[in-house]
Parts: sequence; structure tokens; C-alpha cells
Amino acid sequence: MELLCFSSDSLRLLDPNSLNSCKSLSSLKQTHAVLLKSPEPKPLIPNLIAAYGRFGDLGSAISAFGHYPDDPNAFLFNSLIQSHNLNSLFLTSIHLYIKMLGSNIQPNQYTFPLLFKACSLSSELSGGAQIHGQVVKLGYVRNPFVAVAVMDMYMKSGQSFDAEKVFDGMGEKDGVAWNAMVTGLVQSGRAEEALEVFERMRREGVGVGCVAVASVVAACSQLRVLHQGKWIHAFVVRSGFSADTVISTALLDMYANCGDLGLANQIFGEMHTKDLIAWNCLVSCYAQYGSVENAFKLFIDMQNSKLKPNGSSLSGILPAVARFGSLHHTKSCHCFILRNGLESDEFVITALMDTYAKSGDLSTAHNLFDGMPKKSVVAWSAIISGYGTHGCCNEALSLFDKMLETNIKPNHVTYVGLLSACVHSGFVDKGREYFKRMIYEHGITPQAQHFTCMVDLLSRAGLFDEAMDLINVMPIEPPAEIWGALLGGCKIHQNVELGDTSHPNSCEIYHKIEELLDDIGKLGYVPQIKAVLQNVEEDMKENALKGHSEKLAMAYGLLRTKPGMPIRIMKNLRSCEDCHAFMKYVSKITLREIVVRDTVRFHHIKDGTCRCGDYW
DNA sequence: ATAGGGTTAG
Repeated sequence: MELLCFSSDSLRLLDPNSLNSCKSLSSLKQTHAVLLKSPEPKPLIPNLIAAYGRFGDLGSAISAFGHYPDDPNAFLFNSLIQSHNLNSLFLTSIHLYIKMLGSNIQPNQYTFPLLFKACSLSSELSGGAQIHGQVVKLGYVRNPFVAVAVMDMYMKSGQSFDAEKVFDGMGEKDGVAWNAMVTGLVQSGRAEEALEVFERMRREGVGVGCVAVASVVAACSQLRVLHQGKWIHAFVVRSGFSADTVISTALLDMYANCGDLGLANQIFGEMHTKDLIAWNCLVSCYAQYGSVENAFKLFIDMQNSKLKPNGSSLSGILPAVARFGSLHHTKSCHCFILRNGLESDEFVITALMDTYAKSGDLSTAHNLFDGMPKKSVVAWSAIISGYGTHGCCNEALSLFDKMLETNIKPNHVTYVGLLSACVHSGFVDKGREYFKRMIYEHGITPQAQHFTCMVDLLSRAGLFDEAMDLINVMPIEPPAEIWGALLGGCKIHQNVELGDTSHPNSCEIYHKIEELLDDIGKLGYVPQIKAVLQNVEEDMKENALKGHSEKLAMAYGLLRTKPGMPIRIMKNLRSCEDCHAFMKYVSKITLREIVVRDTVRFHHIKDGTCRCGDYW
């Protein structure tokens, strides 16, 4: 009976599937034990090594590899490299390759795709190029698997033009090669060219796979070309891809990015399986383009449908929290992140940091930034713009220098942060200088936001001719905001609000305001009536000023918080001069630190002065 | 026997 069992096991083991299909590490170890008793275990050792790799047990993989010290071969090395790749130990994979060459074992066509993956995922770009050279010398570029792997490595490392050369040099291009090309172009930001390659594929009758279709939809999303996106949507329906979850998700993202949240929502509603990615995508669409309330609601609906938020869910919802601007909500998200072990996700921490800065807590933002092991250009841009909006232009500029020292290349977002920092502090010369550096040193074409910053900066400084000259040379249609910036520079304040008495504590609040006005009047505060529009009756002006929302909020804050606590106020319009002066006096007499967020920046007011230096 | 392409998020 015993013997019968044994012989049937060893028969089964002739098939590598018995190793590949093990469902758990313990069943793999059992199979391993059986394998060792079989008469010819050796041919299956590579499969065993790879299987250990899949379960993350590198120790067992290595010891299985060491079982045949006299006779290593390429297959054995390939499996060991693969198991290191599977565990993200890419540098070890590359070292194993060097060891392989040192043991005089010729790599084969299976070795190279593994190595290119290791190089691209570990950013060992020079190593990748070297191995590419060896591949050419050995003639393996003619193998389509190897060629696509080289191509993919160049695409993923931002060298899309080198990838293109490899693609053009391929004799026979199969579907995977074409699809990899389209996908790579989209990921390299060459969306127009991706759409051209897609057209060529259709003309030449290359089967367009679902992967490439998803990528061209993403290309339309990047380019925000609704018309072409709709055409490809029709193609999706015609080609029978409508039920594909990945393509549907790409379509919903495309419609959202093109500004059609209705169609995005419709696609989502029609999806058969709504996976976490689809939910995340919809949440982030609403967080960016829709109402903050809807984004929060969707985030809760997602959890009600039994899906557990992951890192992407958090980086999707955080922009909504940032728009909302409440420090309380930001802290809740932070707790959620810690409770769910998402604090090592680089994207999550970047989004959280940005949200802290936008909720007024710059020091927590900076601590998070300092703690990041890898600081991407997005992280740098976020902290720079954080310092800018908090009125610390010098810090923003010196962070930019540090960023360049660490060899991170700025992008157009970084420059929006820098230029707006200059705007908030009135650094006209610096602004002009950085605008030039953006174009000539970093080769970035200025976009609407950059022009708007410059016009804002110049007109606030009274340089209206220079501002108009800039508007006249703009190669793009001036956006509406640019005229706002120009007018804003004229210091025409139009933020009159009615005195609002709907609050249940309104009597108490107005009483507090009167009390404060009384106290600060003794210190020299005079209501700045010119801050009110001209068509208001003289005697009404002073009353109108009392009802400005930040004064109401200030009084409420004083009534409801403990002495000495900082008061944070958010405002949906720009602060007026009178309120600003009021805040400065109040900070002095109450010994409070006051942080006011208006539409464009933060005011940090303490002991009678504001960090903005009265320039905003 | 082992190897190549995918959607979202700052």
C-alpha cells in the first residue's frame, strides 16, 4: 500500500505542473520531499526554485539551487534569477547573471528577458544598455521575446526613442511587439504618436489586443480629446471589448478627464464587475473634477460594497480632502493610513503631505516630506508649492535648489509652485528669472497657469505694461483667470458679503466682534472703508465690514476654543484689507496665532504681524 | 520545462 502511493507520486512528479500548481508553501515542501525520493529529481529542480520564489521562500530556492554544485546550467540560473525578480531583489538578479558568466555558463534566450526586467525595475539603466550590447553581439535580438523585453526596458526607463529603434529593427513584429509599442508610447507621454501607431495597426491588419485598446483609450484621456475618445469607444463596442473591465476603466477615466463626468458615471454603472481599480478611478475623478461631497460619498459606498481601500484609494480621495481643507479630516485620513499599514506607500504619503499643506499644517507636511526615503518630483513640487502658499518664498526657492542638487528634474507643476511662491511674496525679479529658467534651462513650454502666475506677479507690482506685453505674446488663448489676475493686481476688492445672522450663536458672535473692535480701536485700528465697494452708502460701509465672514469665524473661534490655541479659518474668497488688519490686531490682543486660508494662499498671523508682509 | 505587452492614484 505504502509502495503504491510512492510510485504514483513519483509518476505525477514527472510533470512539472505538480510543482507549478502547488497552492501553498507547505504543499510545495511536501512535493519537494517526494521529488527528492524520485529517481530523476534533477530536471525539475529549476521549477522547484521558481515555485519557492513565487511563495517568497528565497532561502529554500537558494538551497535547492545549491543541491547540484558540480553541474549548474543556464536553466538553473534562470530560475534563481526569476525567483529573485519575483521578490523584487533585482540587484541580486543582476549579480547572479555576473556570477553565471563567471562560472562560464552561457546565458540563453530565456535569461535576457529576466535581466531586462530586473534592470528596468531597479533603474539600473546603464547595466541594461550593456546587456543590450551583449544581446546584439550574441544575436539574441532576433528573438521576439528578447527584443520586446529590451524595448520595454527602454520604454520604462524613459528612453522611448531607443525603444523605438529596437522596435523598428525587429524583422517580424508580432501582436505583442506592436501592443508593447503603443503602450510604451502612451506611458512616455507620446500619446499622439501612440494613436498614429494604433491607426497603422488597423491599416496593416495587426490584431489589436485588449491591452493596446486600453492604452489608446488612456492616450485619448491624456490628450483630452473627447471626440476621438468617443470614436474609440465605438470601436471597443464593435470589436466586442465592451465587457473588458480594464478597457471600461480606461474609458471612464477618459470621459472624466475630458470633462464628462456623466458619461464616466454611466460607464461605471454598466460595468459587470466593479473592481477596486474602477472604484478608485471614479473616486479620484470626483475628487478632482466633481463635488467633494460626492467623492466622499463614493468612498463610503465603495467600502459598503465590501471593498477594502488600498493605497490608490487613499491617494484618490486625499485631493478631495485637500480641496475641503479641514485639518480634522486630514488627520482622520492619516490615522486610517497608519491603521491600515499604508504609510510605506510613496504615492499615499505624497498625497497626504500635500493635503496637510493645503489644510494649513505645513510643519506636519514637512515632517512627512523629510521622512520619505525616495522623494519624487511630485513630492518636491508639493512641498515647494506648500511653502509658497504659506508665504515662505525663500524656503520654497531654497528647496528648489536642493531638489536640483539631488538630480531631480523639475516639471511644469514644479514651476507653477515656484512662480506662485514668487507671486505670494512679490518677488518680481525672481519670478522673471525662474520663468526664463523654466524655458531655457529645463526646456518646459510655459502653459496657461505659468502665464497667469506671471501676469499676477507683474500686475500686483503695478507693472501693467509688462503684464499686457506678456499676454500679447502668449502663443495660446489667454485663459479667463489671467484677466482676473490683471484685475486683482489693481487691488479692486469685490468681496463684500452681507452681514449674516442665520447662525444660532449669531448674537453672541456679533457681541464678541463689537468687544474686539472696541479693544483694538484703543490700539489704533480704524476700519478701512475703502475696502468696500463704492455703491454702498457711507454709514452702511462700517456695518458691512463687521459682517465679513472671517471676522465672524474669528469671533466664533475665540468663543469656542481654549485660550492660547491657534485659530484656523478658511475662506472662499480673497481676504480684504480691513479683515487682514483686524486679524493682526486681534492676534496681538488675544495672544493667538491665526491661520487664514483664502482662495489663493495662507496667512500666518501672530503678535500683530502677518508673514505675508501685507502683500497678497 | 523557463521568457515579452494592460487600467486608476501625487
